[in-house]
Amino acid sequence: MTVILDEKTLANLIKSSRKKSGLSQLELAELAGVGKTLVFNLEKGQANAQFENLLKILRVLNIKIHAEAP
Amino acid sequence: MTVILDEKTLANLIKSSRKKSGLSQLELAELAGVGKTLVFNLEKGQANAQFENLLKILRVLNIKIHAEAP
DNA sequence: ATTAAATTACCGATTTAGCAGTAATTAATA
DNA sequence: TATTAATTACTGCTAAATCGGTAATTTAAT
Repeated sequence: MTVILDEKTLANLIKSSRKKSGLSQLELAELAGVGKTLVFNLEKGQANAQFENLLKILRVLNIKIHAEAP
Repeated sequence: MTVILDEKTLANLIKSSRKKSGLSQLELAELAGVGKTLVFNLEKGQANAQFENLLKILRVLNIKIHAEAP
């Protein structure tokens, strides 16, 4: 599944991927090496996460990010 | 051109796209609504930018981000 | 060689993300 | 229903991103 990324779809993507992995928010946070607050806020769509922290989480979920330049 | 995004390639992508657009770092910053320091640090690969600020910049450069979940 | 523009660098100040701790609420399961 | 796990929420604190200003350096153009 590939989606164009913005703040809104990011939340849904993380949440659904985490569920599929059978992880709780707390487990995901620990695996990614970030705080639970960040995972929670991200899934709520209320986080302006730092790029590196975002990548840490996406890495655990095996989500890859592509950039498409014109 | 599509690349898998990490901290390293992001810098190069922004820089080359900006040059193609004929923009200076300052102009890009102003168009994106961020500070010049951020653009500079991003292109240097020394920025852990906030996701929204990153999107602001990529939007100006017409770079689209895709997420690929397994 | 001069001039101008762009890039790089550093600074102090402000804003904001991030964290752990805790507690309340909701969901799930026995 | 009772119990446990998971999620949501709030708080105070710390660390880091971000900003504008300024200045030095590099690059480009005349």
